[in-house]
Amino acid sequence: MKLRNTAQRKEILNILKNTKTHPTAEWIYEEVQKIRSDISLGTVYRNLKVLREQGKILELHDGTKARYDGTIEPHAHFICEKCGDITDLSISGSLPKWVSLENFRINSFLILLHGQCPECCS
Amino acid sequence: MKLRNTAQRKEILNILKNTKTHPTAEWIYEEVQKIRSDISLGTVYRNLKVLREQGKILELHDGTKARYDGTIEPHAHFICEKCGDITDLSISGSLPKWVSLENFRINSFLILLHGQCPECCS
DNA sequence: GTATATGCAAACAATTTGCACGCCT
DNA sequence: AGGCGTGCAAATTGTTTGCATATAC
Repeated sequence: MKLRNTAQRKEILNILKNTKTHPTAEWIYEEVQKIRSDISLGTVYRNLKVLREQGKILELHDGTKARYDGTIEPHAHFICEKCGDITDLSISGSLPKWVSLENFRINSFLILLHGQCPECCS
Repeated sequence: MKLRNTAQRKEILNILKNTKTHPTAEWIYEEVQKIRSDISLGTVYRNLKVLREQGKILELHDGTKARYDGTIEPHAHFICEKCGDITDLSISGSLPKWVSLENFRINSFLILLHGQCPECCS
């Protein structure tokens, strides 16, 4: 299976690489539409799946809908329970060492923190 | 809003506290049915929501369907990409210190590791 | 030229909700 | 008695898929 590099796929990746938000498929769809008004939502979903399988993006599940992340360097996510914003947090050190991991092979990890962000803490 | 302690609610919590698996709503529904054959799936969902809001259980999202966890002590989850099993992993130390967290108020956190479990590593 | 990708709409799966009745407290 | 909880089924939401056509390579 040889993958192609279509305009739609390039645009979706481009959008994800150029935002710090963690958008939903729907939001990405609307963004691509601004440039290619004929794109379909199905195509967005199909490409997000391909890009995820290629390891070029991450998929976060928290609540009902999936969110996508163009940053693949190891980091954690802070999800504000009040405003819903997702903030990237850097991780000190490389891979987590605080878990007992004998015989497990880790391929990827996902860290989600819930609480209130600085803006909503007041 | 004064919450009641119905047989259905008690049974759902009881089931979650007595399994180490991380069941789906559907599985819990089938379990409760063995005792109360008249329970409805909607009631299971409604009670899972209440129990989560009370902080008595955790909800994990990974992929399409939600999974529930009766263990609320801080721990991480290992999700095997091959067999799908979820294993609890103990965390050394209390709250993670490897994230930069100035001005964020953490209420809860979720750590999901993906890879292959010992059985599937062979 | 040919296999992958697309648009569209219908299908699907998980979860939520409206309603009338039931049952704790 | 009053209000939270329930069963049931329909509605909603997010995502996937089938099919005919388009397009990258």
